[in-house]
Amino acid sequence: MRLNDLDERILHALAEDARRSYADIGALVGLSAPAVKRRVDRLRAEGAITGFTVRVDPAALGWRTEGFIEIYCGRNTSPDDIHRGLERLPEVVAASTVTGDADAVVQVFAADMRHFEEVLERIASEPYVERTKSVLVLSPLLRRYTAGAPQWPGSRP
Amino acid sequence: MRLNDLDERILHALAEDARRSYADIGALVGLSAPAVKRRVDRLRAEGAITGFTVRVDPAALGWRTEGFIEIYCGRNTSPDDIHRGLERLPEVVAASTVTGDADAVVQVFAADMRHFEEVLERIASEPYVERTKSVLVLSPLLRRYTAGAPQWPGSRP
DNA sequence: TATGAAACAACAGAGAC
DNA sequence: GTCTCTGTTGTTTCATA
Repeated sequence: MRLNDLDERILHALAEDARRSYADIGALVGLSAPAVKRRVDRLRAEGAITGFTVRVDPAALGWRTEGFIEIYCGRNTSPDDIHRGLERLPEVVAASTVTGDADAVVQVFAADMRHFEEVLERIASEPYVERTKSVLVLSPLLRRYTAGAPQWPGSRP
Repeated sequence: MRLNDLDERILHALAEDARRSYADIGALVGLSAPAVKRRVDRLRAEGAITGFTVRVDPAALGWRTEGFIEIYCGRNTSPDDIHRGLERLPEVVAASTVTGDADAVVQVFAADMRHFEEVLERIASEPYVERTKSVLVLSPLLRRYTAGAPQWPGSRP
């Protein structure tokens, strides 16, 4: 995939506000509306853009407790096992296998401490989980493109 | 803020695809298009919806290395100090102060290992940073609403 | 191959009910 | 909440460098 500066600027504009009209974006980057649309279509077809979504404030919706749970698994646990166990929990918003002591890191939102503990217990009770270690988020310092926005740095490497 | 089931279903529909028309969403949830629009407007006014954005595949854009960097700070380091230092780094997509041994956890995307190391060095050289500890993401298991999507569980607590 | 201009269809927005 | 109208926008077609 080769992106040029125009593609990058279009991505920036969409990241800030995906409801901008093609004409608006065109005015920003110096193209006509159809030209912008064609590039956006190409970015989607190539997989760079995977969709359009809404930015939500978790706190405003009642998710006031956030944390990361590291999970340590037994031998012969596959990433698929972990995935299957976690995808049933709606409070889990992200999970990755990682290097280091823990096998995976799980990002969790909960209504409050009591709820967080409940989620922690559900994760800990998964058969492949040997133990967990969790840290709570005190204050979210920075979320590129606001809370829960595209997890990408916004420019090309 | 009080959300009812209709609001929640509208949020779900928008999270999946923010470009759905109000009429489409209305057909999904059993409302007319203007009724959906009014609810979306209210959700924006109340702060539950903070905006609309594009979902991006970091790997497709060349960000193939992801990791978490825990930073340990000196005494009398304020969250603002950390924020100021990190916001200048485009590779940092999220950061939070946390409980536990580390003072903050930083999520970073980089082009490759070499680039990741560079970012790590830049963070480690901040005056308030005493030491860091980083883990690399092996495979992203789960991203609710795909990579880089809203970091919220998708239903109400 | 990428673009701009024009034409059409679909939609958002605002009002009355 | 719905229905209706109007201006705007998305989308396609076509011509062009």
